Amino acid sequence: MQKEAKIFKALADENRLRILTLLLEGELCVCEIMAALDLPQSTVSRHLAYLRNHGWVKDSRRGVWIYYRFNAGEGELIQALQPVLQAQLAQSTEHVAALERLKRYQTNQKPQAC
Amino acid sequence: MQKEAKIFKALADENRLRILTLLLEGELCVCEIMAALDLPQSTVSRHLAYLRNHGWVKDSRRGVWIYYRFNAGEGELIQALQPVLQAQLAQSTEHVAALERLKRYQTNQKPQAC
DNA sequence: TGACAATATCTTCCTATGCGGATATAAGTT
DNA sequence: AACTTATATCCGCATAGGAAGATATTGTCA
Repeated sequence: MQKEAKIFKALADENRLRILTLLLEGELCVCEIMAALDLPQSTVSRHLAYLRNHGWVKDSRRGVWIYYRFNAGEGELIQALQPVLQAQLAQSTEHVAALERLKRYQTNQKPQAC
Repeated sequence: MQKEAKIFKALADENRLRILTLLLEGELCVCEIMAALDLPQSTVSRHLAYLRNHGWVKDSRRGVWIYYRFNAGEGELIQALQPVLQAQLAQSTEHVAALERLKRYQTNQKPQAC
């Protein structure tokens, strides 16, 4: 069960849970996540690498920006956990506040910025 | 999401996952878990304490023996995760082997032993 | 090419936690 | 009360991993 333990370990950190909950809504680039969660860049990047290495997210580069999205296709356990995360985390005050900050950030940026 | 992260953290260890998967089948005492998983007593006891402190299991003493069982009643997140664990872990070779060792242990013991 | 912006990685420090042997506690038995 | 069994907790050690500033990398544009 080593493999499964590692998948759960990815959820065993508050910041990673917050990031994942955001990505359940759709694709975001690193700087959007930074803004939404008010976290330093190195922290966000490290956690994203962790989530990627454990199968939770996928990234794709588009110019300077690297977009991350939930990796719904791969891994039975991850697939099974997705609706649980959706149901248990997406309603939290914390997540709503993050969405609010994200929205504000997106509207304050020039169109071509991330 | 601190609370949720802690609940997941309880699943982020292979030995705890193995213990929980066993307890999904029913109530067991510490020495049965030791036998089923071939783990030293201090390790089993420590992990059980961890699981109890994070809401995953409940214990009840019956004479010298302390029985542990899955805590299905408490906590929305735990309730939501239970079927996932059941589906994803209870079929593993590892768990089947543990059940086998448990059964052998139970039949080799005198009736009143745990 | 040089400058800048977005992101990744490195470095240092610090805390959490796993392990297993040893010891403590608690209940049962004689 | 002494002894045994079941379980919990302590201890010392080793390692994983989190934080955040500093630096490296990569792509864009002038």
